[in-house]
Amino acid sequence: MTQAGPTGDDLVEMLAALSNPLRLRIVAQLAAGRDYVSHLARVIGISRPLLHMHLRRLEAAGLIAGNLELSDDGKAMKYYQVTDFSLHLTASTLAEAAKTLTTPDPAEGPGR
Amino acid sequence: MTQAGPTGDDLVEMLAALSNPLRLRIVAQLAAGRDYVSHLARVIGISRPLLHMHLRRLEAAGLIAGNLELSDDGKAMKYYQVTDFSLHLTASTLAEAAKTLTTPDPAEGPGR
DNA sequence: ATCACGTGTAAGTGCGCTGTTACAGGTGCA
DNA sequence: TGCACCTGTAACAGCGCACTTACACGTGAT
Repeated sequence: MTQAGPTGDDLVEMLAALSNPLRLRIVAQLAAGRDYVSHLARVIGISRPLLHMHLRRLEAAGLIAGNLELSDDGKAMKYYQVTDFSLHLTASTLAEAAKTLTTPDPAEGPGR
Repeated sequence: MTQAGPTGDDLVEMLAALSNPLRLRIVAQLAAGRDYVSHLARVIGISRPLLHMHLRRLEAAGLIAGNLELSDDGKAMKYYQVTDFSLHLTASTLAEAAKTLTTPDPAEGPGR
C-alpha cells in the first residue's frame, strides 16, 4: 500500500474547503455536470461574489477546476468542474497524514 | 450499496473537526493509543484549556470518545480514544451527503 | 498546610471566514 | 445609446474560532 495521499497541509486545506454547507452544495451541483459561475449562482441561490469566494477556496484545495471559455456569442464564460479526488479518512490514514504537517508543532520545542 | 454514511450536517461537522492541524495531531496521537488529557497536552505541547476545547469539538463530531476513570491513587483521569470512523470522500459521496443538508438552502425559496 | 498531580470553566483578545453592497470591465443586440 | 448577459474585485460589517491567562475544585503525599 503506502497509497501516498495528500500531505498533511493539503489534507487540512481540502477538509477545510469541504467543511462548509454551501461549498458542499457547490461540489454536489458540479458533480452533476460542469457549469459556469453566473448560472451556478442562480441554481444554488447565492450572490456571485459569494460564490466566487467559495469557488476560489475549492479550487485552491484542488477539488474543482475552472477554465475560461468563449461562448458562441462571444461571451467569456468560466466553467468549473469537479476533479477526480478520492479521500479515505480513518484514524490511521489521518495519523499518516499528520506526520507531514508543517504547521507549528509545539512539541518540537521552540528551537532553544 | 447505499452504505448510508453520515447526514450532510454530521459530515460537515466531522470535516470541520478534522480541518485543523492541531486536531489532526490529536487524532493521530490517540490513534497510537488512548491517553488522558493532561498527559496528552504535554505530549502535543499545548495548554490544557486549549486541548480541552479541541477535544470537545472532536468528541462532538463523534471522532473520539472519552470516559472518566479513577486511577489507582484515586485521581480522576479522563481517557480519550478514537472511534472506528471511516469516511470515503468523492464527488458522488459528497453529492449524496449534500442531499441531507438542513442548513438554509437559498435555492429552496424563502418560504413565501 | 502546602505541594504536585488530576479535572473543568470563565473571561478577554486577535484574526480569519462569511456574506453583503458597490463598482468596473467586456461582449452582442435592439 | 442603452440593455442584458458575462467576468472580476474592493470595501465593509458580523461572528465564531483559536488561544491565553486566571480561577475553582478534587485527591494523596510531605
